[in-house]
Amino acid sequence: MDYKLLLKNIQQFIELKEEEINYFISLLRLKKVSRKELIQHSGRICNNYYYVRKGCLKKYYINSEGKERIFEFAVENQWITDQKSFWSQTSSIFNIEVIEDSEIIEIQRTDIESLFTEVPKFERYFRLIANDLLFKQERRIKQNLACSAKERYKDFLQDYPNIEPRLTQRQIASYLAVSPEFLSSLRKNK
Amino acid sequence: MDYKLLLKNIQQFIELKEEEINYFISLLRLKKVSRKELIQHSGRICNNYYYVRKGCLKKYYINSEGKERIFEFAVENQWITDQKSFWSQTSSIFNIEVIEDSEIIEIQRTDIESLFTEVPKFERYFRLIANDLLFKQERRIKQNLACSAKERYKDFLQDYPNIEPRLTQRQIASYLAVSPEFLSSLRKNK
DNA sequence: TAAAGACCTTAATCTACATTAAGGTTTATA
DNA sequence: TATAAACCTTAATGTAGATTAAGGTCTTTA
Repeated sequence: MDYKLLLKNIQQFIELKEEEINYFISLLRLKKVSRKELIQHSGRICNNYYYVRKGCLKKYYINSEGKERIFEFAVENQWITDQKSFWSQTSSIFNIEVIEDSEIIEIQRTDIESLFTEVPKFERYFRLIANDLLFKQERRIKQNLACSAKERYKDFLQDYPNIEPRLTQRQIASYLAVSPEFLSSLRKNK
Repeated sequence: MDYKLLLKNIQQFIELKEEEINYFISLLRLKKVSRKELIQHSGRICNNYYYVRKGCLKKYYINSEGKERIFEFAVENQWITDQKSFWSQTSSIFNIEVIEDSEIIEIQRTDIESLFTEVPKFERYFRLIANDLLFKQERRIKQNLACSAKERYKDFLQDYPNIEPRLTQRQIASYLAVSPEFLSSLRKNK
């Protein structure tokens, strides 16, 4: 069953009836995407909320010096989108790119609005996952303000358990906003 | 009318009937608080969501070197709380302190749950303000990763228009995570 | 209204991290 | 399977911003 893990995730937060589940599933699209594919382009409106069923994605932007900065990763059982672009329908500053061949489930902005009208409980679910993201971001801002690169690296390992071997060092450095050379020396001294 | 501005804010997002308004107001408490008062102590659960009717607050924590780091300010017509502590009822890492004598409106965690049950539209309102905060934080993380202190200072001035004369330089430096000495030199060179 | 405390400024010195460069390894593709 | 392309490592040098210190101003409160 393609949507099993996602439904389990949702049902931790809200209770759903058979027909509500079916309606919800009718709005979803399962896609296979390959490494290096861009599923969201900066400059365009982000019209989809993506759930990762299998694989690994990165959301990043290009800073004023032309360098890639990774904002976040998404792995199995996580949602990802450009929140601002998606909800306020403005053009996005982020790219979302596939790191490993992946299977993603997408739901469109327009369908999410219908979903909220038809099954208002989903409004609660999306409030709760927005809250969850808020907590993570609150933590990340706090770390950026207070911690050295070494501590941020340790926190990254906690925040994304087991993701390290799936990423290159450059990607981790880009997430931490340090140079790959400096990350290399950090890792060496334990 | 004490709650006029707040109700106007809410009614930009959801439509309310007379009795819904009255029920909502019955859950609120208006408080006058004075400069230097701590309305939320780190280590305790944050049981209130605060709306600033008049005045100015700061939310901060103490880092591992014992230094204060300001996470955010709140001025007129803004909400503030420790999101994680409030929603997940865990102990807070933040203090919220009054910067100027202020008038705040508070709503308790337990009452917000009843509100969602009685008037589900409020679930939507709180999803929308959580989203709004997400956008701001997304922007802040991006700035912390990509920008120099000088650029972050400019962004701060945009993000909090007209707040500058209400704050000391130390407070702004603490928000930007730079030393007051360095902020002083930044300001001198335009 | 005087004294203490908090704040701001400037300048010298220090440090975490960036940049550049060069050589070695792994991964992708003709 | 050879060659390019991407990646990692180490080391030298450069820089944004921290720290320390000293003197000046504004604010609070006894």
